[in-house]
Amino acid sequence: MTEPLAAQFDPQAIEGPLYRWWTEQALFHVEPGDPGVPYVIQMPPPNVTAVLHAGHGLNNTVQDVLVRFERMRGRKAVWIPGTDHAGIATQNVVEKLLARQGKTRFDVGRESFVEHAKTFVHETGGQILDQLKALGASCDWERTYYTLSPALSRAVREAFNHLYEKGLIYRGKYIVNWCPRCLTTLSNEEVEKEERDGSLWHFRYPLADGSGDIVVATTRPETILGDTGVAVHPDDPRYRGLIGKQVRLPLLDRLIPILADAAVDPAFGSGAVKITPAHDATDFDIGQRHQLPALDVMNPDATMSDAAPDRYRGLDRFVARKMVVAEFDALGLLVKIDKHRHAVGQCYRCGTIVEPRLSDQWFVKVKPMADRANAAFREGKFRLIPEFHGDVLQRWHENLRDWCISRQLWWGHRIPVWYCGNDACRKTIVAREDPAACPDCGGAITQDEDVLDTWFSSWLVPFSTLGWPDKTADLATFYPSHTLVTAPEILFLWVSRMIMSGLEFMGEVPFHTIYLHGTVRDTQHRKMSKSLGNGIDPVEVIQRYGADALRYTVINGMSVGTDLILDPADLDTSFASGRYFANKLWNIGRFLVGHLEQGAAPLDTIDRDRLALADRWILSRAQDAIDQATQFNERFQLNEATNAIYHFLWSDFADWYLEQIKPRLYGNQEGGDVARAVAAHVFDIALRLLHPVMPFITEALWQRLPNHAPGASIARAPWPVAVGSDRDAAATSDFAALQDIISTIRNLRAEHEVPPGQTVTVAVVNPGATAARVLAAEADTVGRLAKVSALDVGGSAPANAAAVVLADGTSILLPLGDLIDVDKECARLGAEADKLDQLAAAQEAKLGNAQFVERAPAAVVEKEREKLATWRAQALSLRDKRRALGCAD
RNA sequence: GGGCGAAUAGCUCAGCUGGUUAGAGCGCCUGCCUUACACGCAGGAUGUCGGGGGUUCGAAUCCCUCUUCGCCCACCA
Repeated sequence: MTEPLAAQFDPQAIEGPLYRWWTEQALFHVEPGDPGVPYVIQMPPPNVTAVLHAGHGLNNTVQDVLVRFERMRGRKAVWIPGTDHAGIATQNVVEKLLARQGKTRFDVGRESFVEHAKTFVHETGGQILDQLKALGASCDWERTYYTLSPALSRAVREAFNHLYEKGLIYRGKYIVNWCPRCLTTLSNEEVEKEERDGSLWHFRYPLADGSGDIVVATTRPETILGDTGVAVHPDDPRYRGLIGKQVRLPLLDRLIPILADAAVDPAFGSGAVKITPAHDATDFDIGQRHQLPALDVMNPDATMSDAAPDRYRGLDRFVARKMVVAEFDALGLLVKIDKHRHAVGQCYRCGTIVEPRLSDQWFVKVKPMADRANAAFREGKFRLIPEFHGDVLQRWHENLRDWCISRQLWWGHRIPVWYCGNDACRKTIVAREDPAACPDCGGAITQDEDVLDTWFSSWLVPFSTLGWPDKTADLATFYPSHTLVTAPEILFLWVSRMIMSGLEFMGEVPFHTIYLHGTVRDTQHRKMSKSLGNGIDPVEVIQRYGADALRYTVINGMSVGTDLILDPADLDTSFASGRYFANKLWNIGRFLVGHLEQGAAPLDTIDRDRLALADRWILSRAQDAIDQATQFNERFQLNEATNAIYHFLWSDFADWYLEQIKPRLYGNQEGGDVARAVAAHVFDIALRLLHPVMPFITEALWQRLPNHAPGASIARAPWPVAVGSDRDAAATSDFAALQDIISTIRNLRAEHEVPPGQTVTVAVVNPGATAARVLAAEADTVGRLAKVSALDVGGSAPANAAAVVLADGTSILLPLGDLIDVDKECARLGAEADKLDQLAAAQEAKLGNAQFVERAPAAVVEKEREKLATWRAQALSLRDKRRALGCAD
């Protein structure tokens, strides 16, 4: 693990070996009996057939950062991975494969189809988990689960039986969402609504007695073939006289009643609604209330069924729609067509327009569970980040409708229900173990053909993955979990249901913090998708730039509640921040490791009196970085935490500290041992702070640092804790003064175009106490970092000098002799003085306001007074400098 | 039709419970291949904080309103 560091950072070379090493050490595996307070994250299981996309990259990076952070903090941290058998999605994939051979699933039959699917999943499934390893995901792979495994299937059965026994699962005939392509029902949550421009057709239905007609409006004319009534509002004066009469349904010559129902909105359309109980949920309800027959006029694939007139049979619903309109038109019964924008439901898997369909399905009664979920929320048992999502979830639970859990698929958990074939018995058997025969009459039984909704297994994940329904040590230790990291898209589909199942089966909410992150989008803020071709392949990014660069970019670019914007057409730029930082870190490490070859004494063996100003300063800054990183991580502001470490490492440590200590390192001068000790100590802190975000580079570099146990991994190194005695306010302000002076000289040099290689002399006139002290101690640093050959402190002002006046009155003068561009310097000084005058004037107005002086806190007023005095003094001093140069007014 | 979120430099975003000369990274301009790093170093420019009201001594920050984007929900057929 400790070959020499490559001159060029090569992520490919380090990542694979390091990940293998981690897993060999079983660093990410925990047992219930391990020490520490548990910290558990359940990974949202990706579909078993999925390949890693940018969304997974973001989601799993966040989880890995959190679990690595808590692991370093000494928690018994475990991240449980798994895959979802993904009923519809997987079945669709396998059907497509069959289609290539010109076959449908019906050609091969159920058993063979399931075998096909199993083989497919076995051979190609789960590759996404390997891709997560490339990302650096520190999952406990020994706990990897699969929602269709025997263990989790047992949990599914137990849950079904439990709910059935409690009366929370029932079978009934209702209008459900039907996907005519997938040939299955969908839950309400699996239907995606999209606003579309459509038409609202108005048709005239003649009254049966010939006394007139009534106009109805519909967006789906083909359903007219299934009409069994017309409804109006009971108080609608236009139609009061028609209630109870009959109309003769055109095209079919069917007599159907006009009835009154309060569900009708008199203001919409014509105020009269055609009622098709078999093809619309509202119509079904109205039909139930008025005992209307339900006439199903469609086949499962949404072609018109035998219940429709001969000429319609077998026609696609949209072809039939056109034909109905045309026929009404031909009869002179098409009144008008209004433009109408309305929401159309689509299958979340294939996008096909969903057809409301009447059928027998299994449902879960969710109201009692939803109520409990909301009660738990009100009691503060769980929270959502960002917070507003909590209200969204609560409102959702208030309006939740029953959950249709049966699917007309072959891929999934078969519904554990059997029906007795004996006509005299007809018993429905719900069982945990497959029964051989009817327990009542011994007759032959057949199992329900349907399978369960995929989410009926994934909603159990927080405990089914830990051995439930058995009372295992895992379950006792690792339930409930802690943080759930996911996208808002599956808040209703998954998160809500896990809360309900956790309360129902375990009596406890399954996690206490739900962190909802944003979505990865392209530069046009469009969601990345296959169809748009605007996706980013994380595997490709890892191969090109390394997992650390990807992770850093993702964490850095995403803040709580915002989306991550990346340009799929320009990966170089999109991942620049991560690439650059990884490279910088590598080079810092390379430089330092080279100088630490001779070892470094542990900091606590160094006599504190020997610490230089820079040493004390960087140690103090390290404590700030520890505080910031820790606090931001705790608040899930991962980007802020990362930003704090970035700034500390790059600006403070590399740009200033390493530059300051170079003479001590290079020359092996007096204090070299101190510099090495401090540098090693501080770099170790920085690496540990950064490890959760950039696990590979930090490990590679940390392995080369002295003073940690051989064979140890940074992944298990303790998270840094701020040390009060390393805080040094005096060093902080002194070093800030030093930086100010150096920056000022550099600025003056640049302004006056002093060649970079040329050294200069600098006079410091009227130095403040801090400036004097710092310059006495760090003249050499100023000399090196600002290329100053002679520094005259406390003398008189040289002639022909460019000048800056610091806030404490210290004047920095850069004598330029004949080279000075007097006009330029006069202009510069003048502009500077004018700016200060403006500030001072505004400040005077503020302080002249009696209200302000009276009402603002004394400390604020005092602070403002000091500012005014400073600006005035600076301006005055600058004007002196102008006079000395002989500037014109 | 309801509800929610966002609007701050060219871009992506920080600015928590009101008091900073409004910040960062990228991009841009100038100069440097200074033996860790040109994926670098040093210096620099850039914003009436979406518009309009209000509260306050004081608002990017709190309230109202408008505008524009985005998201979620919805059995007006």
